[in-house]
Amino acid sequence: MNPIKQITQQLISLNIRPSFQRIKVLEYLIDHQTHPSADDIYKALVSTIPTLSKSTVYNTLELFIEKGLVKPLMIEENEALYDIILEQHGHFKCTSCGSIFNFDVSLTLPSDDTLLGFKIVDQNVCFKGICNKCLMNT
Amino acid sequence: MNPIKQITQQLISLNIRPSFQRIKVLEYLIDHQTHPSADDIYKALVSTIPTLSKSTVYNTLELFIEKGLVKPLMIEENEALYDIILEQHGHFKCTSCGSIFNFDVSLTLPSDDTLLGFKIVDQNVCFKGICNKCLMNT
DNA sequence: ATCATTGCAAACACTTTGCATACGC
DNA sequence: GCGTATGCAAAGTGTTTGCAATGAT
Repeated sequence: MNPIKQITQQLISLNIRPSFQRIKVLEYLIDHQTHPSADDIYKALVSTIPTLSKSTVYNTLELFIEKGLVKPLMIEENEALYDIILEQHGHFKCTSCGSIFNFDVSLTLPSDDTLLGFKIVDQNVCFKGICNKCLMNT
Repeated sequence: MNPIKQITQQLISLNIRPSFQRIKVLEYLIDHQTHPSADDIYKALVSTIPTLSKSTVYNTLELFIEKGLVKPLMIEENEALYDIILEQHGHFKCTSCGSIFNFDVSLTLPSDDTLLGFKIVDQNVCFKGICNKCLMNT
């Protein structure tokens, strides 16, 4: 089964009609796990789909979020980034070069009892600092 | 020493000229540790300072961030919230009632070595879920 | 007098909405 | 054919910018 077929199947299994645009957006997210913005995705796909509109990208991302396929990240102050959902992981943003790294994260629950009885659905961890590459260039 | 004097001193000690607007914004942040948005602050202060403009609120917040007095939070998808810096803590946002709670957080560093040699300057932890109050109302 | 701060309005950028067209079953 | 998806344009919203007026030392 070729990748496109596979992606199509994945969409169908989630009750998402596998339109060409949706397949391409999902394919992009799978191939580029680099926390792209809506605009990154749009710019990358508009050469393949010249008639593509941003609304469609936003619509598609929204749909993927609803279906639990994608998670929006609020790392940048001004725009949303999107992450295809794999295992739980944290993000590290280098404030020098702007790169965003994934890392395994194990959180020990709060030592106080503030969250006693709360239902935790989603855990976001984002560190900021300087990556070793940038540290070495200074 | 009354609170206003105290706030004035705090600003001066950080090399921030204690203008009336700045004092009021800082006073608001100290009195309302509820992660307000720029607009919340503006709306709350404009009755006391009728000529206040949003630019000033944004300017002031930006200045406070530079001076390490305030930290912007990207919890909401559309707007920035601001937190006066106390000790390190995580945030829990209830997706049902919208409340944001603080909690103590102890992070054990990543089990893999992705961040080996990185300089971590800032750690953000934000959980989402349902708070116990909302859980009980269902 | 000089320099910083303020406030207004306009500009910006990301995102959402309304609606007509086109597509797929 | 009918309901959904798409795409364009316009509107919306939070934030930033330019610049003149004001304020402080």
